[in-house]
Amino acid sequence: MSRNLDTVFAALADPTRRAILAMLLEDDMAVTDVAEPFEMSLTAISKHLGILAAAGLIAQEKRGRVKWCKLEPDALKEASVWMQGFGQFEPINLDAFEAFLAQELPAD
Amino acid sequence: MSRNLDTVFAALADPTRRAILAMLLEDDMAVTDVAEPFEMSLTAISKHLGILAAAGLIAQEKRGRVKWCKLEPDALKEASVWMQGFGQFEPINLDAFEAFLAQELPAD
DNA sequence: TCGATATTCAACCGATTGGTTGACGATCAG
DNA sequence: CTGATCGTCAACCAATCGGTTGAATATCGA
Repeated sequence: MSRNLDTVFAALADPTRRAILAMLLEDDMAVTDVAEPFEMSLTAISKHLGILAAAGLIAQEKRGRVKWCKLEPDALKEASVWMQGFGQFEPINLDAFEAFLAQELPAD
Repeated sequence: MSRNLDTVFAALADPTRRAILAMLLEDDMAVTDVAEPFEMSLTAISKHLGILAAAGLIAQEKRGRVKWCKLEPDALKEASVWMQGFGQFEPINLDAFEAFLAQELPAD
């Protein structure tokens, strides 16, 4: 369980992976479509998706030759609970979150 | 700023560093005292503290020959806001947090 | 059946990580 | 001054990470 915190935080530590999560927040996507905005090989994105899946942050379901990726937000809950203990954070600020999303989306 | 999320999440990905944060939650400590419960060299702990400080998660102040470490919970706020966007998490569950702390504290 | 598309596998690469040891510079106590 | 304590520095090590390329597998469309 605390081993899982390792993998969740490590997965979140990479900006490409956070950008992928932000993309999946809007819609489920196939691997190829996830890879499209990045200047990086499909193999690299496939590995990133594998890391996110291993951390439980996304689920991957293969239908035909297409593997669909969808967000699995429950894995973040554990990490979020852990973090909340370190301060009385203000109530969720969705504007700030939107600003982060805008920053995080890969430059085109 | 998004560079900072990299370092914050990377810092949190290591169980030793999370245990250190949990210890500092209870009290400010000197480097040697932080290192005491771990089966690891003082140098290694000093490096971990440097990583936590670089991520802004702790502050270090040298008084005499003793370097005091204290929690700097503001750095977590940014990461926490980012995470909150990925789900409607339940209100802060302090019992669950206490359980995590118990798990995370280094075995004696 | 054949060719295109979707995805992974295997091997490799340089950079980073988490740890060690030994020597070193400060600072405090007597 | 001397010796012990606090902490970092420098060099090294094996393992992991983030990326590449080329080949392989599987499925779809015509």
